[in-house]
Amino acid sequence: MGEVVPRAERRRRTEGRILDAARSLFAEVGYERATIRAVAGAAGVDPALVMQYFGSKQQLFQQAVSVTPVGGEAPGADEVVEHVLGTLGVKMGRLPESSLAMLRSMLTHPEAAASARRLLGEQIDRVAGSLSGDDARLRAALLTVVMLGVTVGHQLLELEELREVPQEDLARLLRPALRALAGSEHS
Amino acid sequence: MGEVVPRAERRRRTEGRILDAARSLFAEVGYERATIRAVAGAAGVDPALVMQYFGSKQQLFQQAVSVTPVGGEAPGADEVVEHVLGTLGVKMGRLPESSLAMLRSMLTHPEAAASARRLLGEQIDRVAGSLSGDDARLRAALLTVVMLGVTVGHQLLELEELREVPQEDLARLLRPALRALAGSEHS
DNA sequence: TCGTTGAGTCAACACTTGTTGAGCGAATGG
DNA sequence: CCATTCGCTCAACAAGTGTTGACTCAACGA
Repeated sequence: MGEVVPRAERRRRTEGRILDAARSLFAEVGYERATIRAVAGAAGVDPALVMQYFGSKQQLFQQAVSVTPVGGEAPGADEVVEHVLGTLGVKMGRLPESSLAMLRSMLTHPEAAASARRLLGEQIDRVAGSLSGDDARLRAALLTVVMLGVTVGHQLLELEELREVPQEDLARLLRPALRALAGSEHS
Repeated sequence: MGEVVPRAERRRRTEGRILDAARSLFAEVGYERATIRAVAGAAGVDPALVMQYFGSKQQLFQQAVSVTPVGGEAPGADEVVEHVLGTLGVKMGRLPESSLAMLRSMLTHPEAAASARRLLGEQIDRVAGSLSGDDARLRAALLTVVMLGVTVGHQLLELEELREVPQEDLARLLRPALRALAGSEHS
């Protein structure tokens, strides 16, 4: 009855468990407070094995947060708002844990900050490509950080005013504001 | 020529230097990476003295971030947007370092998170008081986290797209969006 | 069957952290 | 002038960190 699992498969599984535990912990408490021992414990494994598989805590973190450049192609000029709403998990209930892990540490861990800047930069580029006017890039940046703020308040800080609010309500209230930022009319 | 400084004054000065150094370091690298030794070093003082004056790192942090409930009175119904723009340092070039210290650690340090939630909660209350409709509180929360996002992107992450942008430009582009959030028309 | 590989553990290292208690020396006050 | 207070430093502790090397033992290949 003991499952006979080949070695390669077995290795891949434990490596996956470690990575999952790491993502989860990084997302929950951030880089500094997520200790290798805690990750190993959550994965049911010896701390030394984590090192043997990933080399260092830093590399473990990189592997844990490395995924999905998030957004897809550049959206059409009139879908920008919907695209922006889609990013950063306001539409879906929850952001993938790897993204949460990165966002959680972006203010205190240099490497995470670099990743965040790169990710947000790409997002800004995408959005800017769908806007017109010479303020395009600046407006794209504002659209992005606005959504960042909503995400931070909602998923990281878990402000009670935003919890248990159906995502459609958030989207409905945000849409006009985002449209105002995307439009090129000046006051 | 050696300045003769009375003991009480002398104590107050070094205590101030420590507090300044602490604020600065907390704001720059966050709670975890700001070590007591580094604070003491920056203040030109022995680490033990920091403990003797403030009791613990935790209490030092609290003292360092404790100030100004930020916003003033509840704004009039039509000044809400300007009030929101004023908070979180989009109008002024830079937020006070005590606020930066708190914001820097709010995602990774439990106590800072609590402070941030409390501060943002008060801000939300103030704004909600100036809005009408039953979504008032939710819209106030969104207004607040939107500004939080701008502040994080601008002052903490220091996104290049937002740096060196005159504050009036930010305000000008944000105004219509904030107005859309403050207004009660639904789509 | 037997030597080899490699997954996984154990115990320890080197270092940094927050924190403490004894002590020095100058300002204080009578 | 002397005893005392008190700002301040020194040296050390205890705990926790990332990281390492030697070791165990089951799976593997010939």
